Amino acid sequence: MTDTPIRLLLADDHPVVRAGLRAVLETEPGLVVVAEAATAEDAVTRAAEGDIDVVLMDLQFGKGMGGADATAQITARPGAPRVLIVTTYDSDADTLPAIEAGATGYLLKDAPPEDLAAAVRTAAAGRTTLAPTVADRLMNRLRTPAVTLTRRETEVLALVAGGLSNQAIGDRLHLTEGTVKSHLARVYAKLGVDSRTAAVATATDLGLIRR
Amino acid sequence: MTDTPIRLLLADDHPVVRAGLRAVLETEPGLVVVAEAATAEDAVTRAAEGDIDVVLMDLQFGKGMGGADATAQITARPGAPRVLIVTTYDSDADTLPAIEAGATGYLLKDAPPEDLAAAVRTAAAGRTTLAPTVADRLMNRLRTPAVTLTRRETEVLALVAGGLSNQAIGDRLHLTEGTVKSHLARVYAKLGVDSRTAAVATATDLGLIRR
DNA sequence: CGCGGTCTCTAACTTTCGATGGAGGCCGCT
DNA sequence: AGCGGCCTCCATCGAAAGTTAGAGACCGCG
Repeated sequence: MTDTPIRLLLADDHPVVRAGLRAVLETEPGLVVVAEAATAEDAVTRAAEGDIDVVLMDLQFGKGMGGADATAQITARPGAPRVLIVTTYDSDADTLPAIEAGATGYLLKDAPPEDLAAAVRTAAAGRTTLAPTVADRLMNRLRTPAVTLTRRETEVLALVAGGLSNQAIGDRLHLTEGTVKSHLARVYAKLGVDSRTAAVATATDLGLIRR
Repeated sequence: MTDTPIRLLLADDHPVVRAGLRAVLETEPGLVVVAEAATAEDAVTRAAEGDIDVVLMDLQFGKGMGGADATAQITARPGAPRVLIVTTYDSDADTLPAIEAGATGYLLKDAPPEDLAAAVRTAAAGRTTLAPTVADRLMNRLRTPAVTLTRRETEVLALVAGGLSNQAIGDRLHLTEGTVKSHLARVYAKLGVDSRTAAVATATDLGLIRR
């Protein structure tokens, strides 16, 4: 049963992390790192070549596409490799898009090497591994009815967090100030707050917007 | 001159990163990794044993002490090793405390391996290496006179960031609403903004308040 | 001891926000 | 076709926030 090894692609913009993953995974029998990618774009093109079983994907890349978009593009093709997210953060803003994009698993970089290898094998078999904190988060999502903001609401709130006035937001988004207010009023209701600064604070806590 | 190797301690809470640093640095002649630490506390005690030349220190540890505090404790002793910061972020809130704490250098994890090795050698010789973005940041600091907030101003601004109203801040701090407003007015002037949300945004960028 | 900076407070005034209660159009799903 | 989200817009009104222009008290430094 140990005939065909699992072929891996490492996608991370940090050379040190790639070297670490390589060092950790290549000591494992049955795992072979066949390629590395320093950008999300590279990962997409490399994964398309068809000789990869599992992609270990970071979410944050310094420039260009993010890991979530890359994951979506990779998993969109038929016969695509599995994508295992290996990242530093686990906020809602990170995990949910990645899972929606079709990731087969989600690990944190502080995971011990043996967990990593086990997750790779699980992913290769098409099953899911989630870091405990991520699993907790998902359970909470299901338990407490999701506080989800619409695209427009998130967009407006992000600009509020950037310090813009309602009028400035309206100009930026080609809306009237009144429309901006309506969006914000619904955001406040959803978040249970009554001011823009409070909305930014709790939305940041919930990981609904980027810091 | 290649007789005594440079002895290294790797301090990072991610096993993968430690493995990566080890892999990258041990291929370099004259460098030996003699110890690893998964927490800042461990790093401090291990560095005290006296057989270390350079500590590669992360700033973010999952739990407990941070890398900046650990750096301060390590460099405080006589005959202390050099501390080279190797981290992911380069905001003012990270770099400045670390440098104040006595770090000999500051690199980002996306640095290429050869830069890393070079920085270790430079650090061992007691000289400084800074990542370009960090150097830029320091130059800007010197060029634009420091935007420093007084204790009270920071205190008020932090509560604003928490989403409180001026009245609520006044109650919390035993001030009148008017006093809160005058503190904020001075904060706005210093930061060059004209609203509370903008103040929170730029103060967060500048690392003047915690997220 | 005077000077400068910080902290506190005041009062009146303008602008921006937020609440309220609609309303119409578009789109996807059934 | 009908229904439910989502997005857009409107007007009004009271409540915050921000502006301006002061002033007194404390404290450390030279």
